[in-house]
Amino acid sequence: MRITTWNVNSIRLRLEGLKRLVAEQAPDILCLQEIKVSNEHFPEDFIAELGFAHCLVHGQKSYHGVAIFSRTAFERAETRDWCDNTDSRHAYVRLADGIEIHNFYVPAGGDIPDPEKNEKFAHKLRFLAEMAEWFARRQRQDNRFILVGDLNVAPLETDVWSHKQLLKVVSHTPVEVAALAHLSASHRWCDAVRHFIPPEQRLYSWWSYRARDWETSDRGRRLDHIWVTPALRPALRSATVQRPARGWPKPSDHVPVTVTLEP
DNA sequence: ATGGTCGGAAGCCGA
Repeated sequence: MRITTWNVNSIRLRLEGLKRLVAEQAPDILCLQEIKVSNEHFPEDFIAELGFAHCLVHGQKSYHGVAIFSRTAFERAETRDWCDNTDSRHAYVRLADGIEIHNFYVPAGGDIPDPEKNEKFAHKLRFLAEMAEWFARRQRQDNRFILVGDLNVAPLETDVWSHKQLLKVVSHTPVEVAALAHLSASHRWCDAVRHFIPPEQRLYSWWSYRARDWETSDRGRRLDHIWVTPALRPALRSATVQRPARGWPKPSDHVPVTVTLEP
């Protein structure tokens, strides 16, 4: 089973990219974030033509929005609200084999890394804390869960282009890294990408649109993640971060991340 | 040290 996560930054502008991603990575499950479209305007015919007969779309006009596509049917499909608001940031499905897939778009958190001065940053920390609490409550040793998405945190020093220069930049501050570690501990999650790509190696999934030349300056961050619970760890086979996608025509600022499992 | 660019909405806000 191949599962891909991609923050598309508007699905309607990324249809060609989706076609190319599916041709190159052949995912069985495709999880998108920031689709930026309401459910009624979602291009489901296009997605069906890509081979995904089953869709869970949790859209929102203009902002956020997540979706899960699958070649096989879902046993259950749900969405959930967080932090007492109706942002579309979480959708999850159960597959026939009992594997549960959670697709998240964690709040970016604004510019100022101080929850007292910046409500967006406070919201991000609350969101991660609520996630940790929820997964801790659902924790069971035999759970076969996959958590994917744009978590908007780059936890390791090698997940950013300069650890030192990003210590006070939202996405890599110690308080966010601690919040993500707390979430990771909530279900003893395994970072499926770092399972294959050693932590000594620099690895990014996002490059700002603002760089003159993203590839040469290479000031990236690893914000997009795929995690699995311990029961699925022996099933992990490979992981890829599709860096070339950042150079495609009309690119998203994020690139797809894919993990293969043999459950 | 600052500003740089996208996307979607409407003539700015969030990333």
